[in-house]
Amino acid sequence: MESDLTLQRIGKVKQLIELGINPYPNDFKPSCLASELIEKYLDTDGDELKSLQTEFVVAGRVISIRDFGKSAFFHVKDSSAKIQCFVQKNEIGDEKIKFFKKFIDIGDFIGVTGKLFKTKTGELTLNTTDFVITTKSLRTLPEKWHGLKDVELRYRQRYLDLISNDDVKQIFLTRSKIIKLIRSFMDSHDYIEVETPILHPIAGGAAAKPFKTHHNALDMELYLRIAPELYLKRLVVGGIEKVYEIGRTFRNEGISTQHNPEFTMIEFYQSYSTYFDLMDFIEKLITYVANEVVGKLEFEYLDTEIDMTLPWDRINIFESLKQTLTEQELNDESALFKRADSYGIEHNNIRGKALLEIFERNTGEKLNNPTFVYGFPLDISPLARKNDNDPTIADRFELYIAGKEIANAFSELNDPQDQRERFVKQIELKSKGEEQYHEMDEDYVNCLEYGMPPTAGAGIGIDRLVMLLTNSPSIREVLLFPHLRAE
RNA sequence: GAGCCGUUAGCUCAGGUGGUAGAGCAACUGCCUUUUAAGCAGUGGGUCGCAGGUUCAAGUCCUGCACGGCUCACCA
Repeated sequence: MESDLTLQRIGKVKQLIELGINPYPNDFKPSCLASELIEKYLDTDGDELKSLQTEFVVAGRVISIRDFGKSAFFHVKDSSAKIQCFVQKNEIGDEKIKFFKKFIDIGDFIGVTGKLFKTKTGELTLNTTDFVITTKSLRTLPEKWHGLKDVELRYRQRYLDLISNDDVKQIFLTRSKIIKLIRSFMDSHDYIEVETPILHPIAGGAAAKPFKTHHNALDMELYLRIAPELYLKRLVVGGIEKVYEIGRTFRNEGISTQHNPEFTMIEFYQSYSTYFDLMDFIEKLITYVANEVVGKLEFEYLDTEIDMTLPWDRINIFESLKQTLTEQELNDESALFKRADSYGIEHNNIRGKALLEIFERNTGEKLNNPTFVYGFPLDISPLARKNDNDPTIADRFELYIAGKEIANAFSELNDPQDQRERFVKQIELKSKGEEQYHEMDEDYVNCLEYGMPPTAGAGIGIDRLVMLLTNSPSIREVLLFPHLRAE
């Protein structure tokens, strides 16, 4: 569907071609970025600029025009910044100024050659000596003052969002920076970065519903991975004792401000470490990233003050539950389930599930400052090592910040016989109708039988970390193309 | 999956109790050589998300559907 505005511009393209001007040339080269000019000359005074006499060539998109008949001001925006340009008849001649007024629209990409000067109001400006259309635009940009506000349009046409909302672009630059910082932190701690399969024959490593797909040539059901965990631990068995992967993971579950069907996480594994070692490591990693990105460890997220100053709190789930639950509820399952029912919690008669959910509601979602929560029930931690002192507990923790789960980590279960039993228990859950269970992975058990050195591993939700560090209320604000229904 | 709210010009938004749709920006035609949400004068632009219904008459009231947002539930 083409609006009148688009038809007008298609007409201009036609006229340009008739004039022998290519509206889409491919050979234009700017000499500098707008930001370079601003950095170098912003503080240079007008007289000095006049004597400079250097011609600069910038290239970018015209984002505003103020037309004065025999002259005009316009702003050109490139990847780095925007700079004001000035065209006047006296400088470029009658024909060119008429051409400018007739053919240059807001939204067009142009290349501008000119000399720098300062306007009356002191703005650094390029006095155009020549210009060329580098890409003719056919559609009008969103409104210059209010920008693009419609949330649906912002997500579906993210390119327009990026053009008109600088703060949106900033979020994605920060996201990129965060991932770079994490990578360099891992690399500097001698971790090896790897890429493991995304197409899995068994969707393992987490309890989540997978996306199914099909390989035609092999006539084989495959799943998009719900976690890289089991492959990474195979690599630990293979002798890569410090390993990490940053990548996309897919879960076929609900969509919300905290959940997208595909999301990015880092998982890492380190031999000869315990889950307590990983608390120290994650504290260092996240405060390093926060310091680099936010510049400080105390900042606001939405309406709450977050204090990341070390050391972070560490609380034991059972110690905490003692304040909520009675002695009987903690020890007797039927009493516990009764209590969970009163909260309306779905627990499927799984003790750990009921306990964790009660903890989550009473304590977890109120943890604003970074807090390590440990002492997880064993029955909901089938890949984590059994605690040496209490066989109902796993050596596992989660990190909560701003009430959200940011990381999940544990000392890895490396006893193959125990692992097999845990998988069997998970399958029993499945047969009881529980939707969240881990699939049996014979090959993984087989792998453990060769021996995995004592190891601890963790996963960190990068999208949520980015939300936190960019003060974003929704995961969609930190994903370039969040999942939406087809139009 | 449930509840609440929203969808009007390319964009941002107005449109009491029903009476054939408005503004600003953008666009077009003029004027204007230091503006910056430039200014002045004029012009064009709409299947009011879609489909039904009530009514003499629906952007407005009712029903269904689509899409989006928020909250809740499940999850990270």
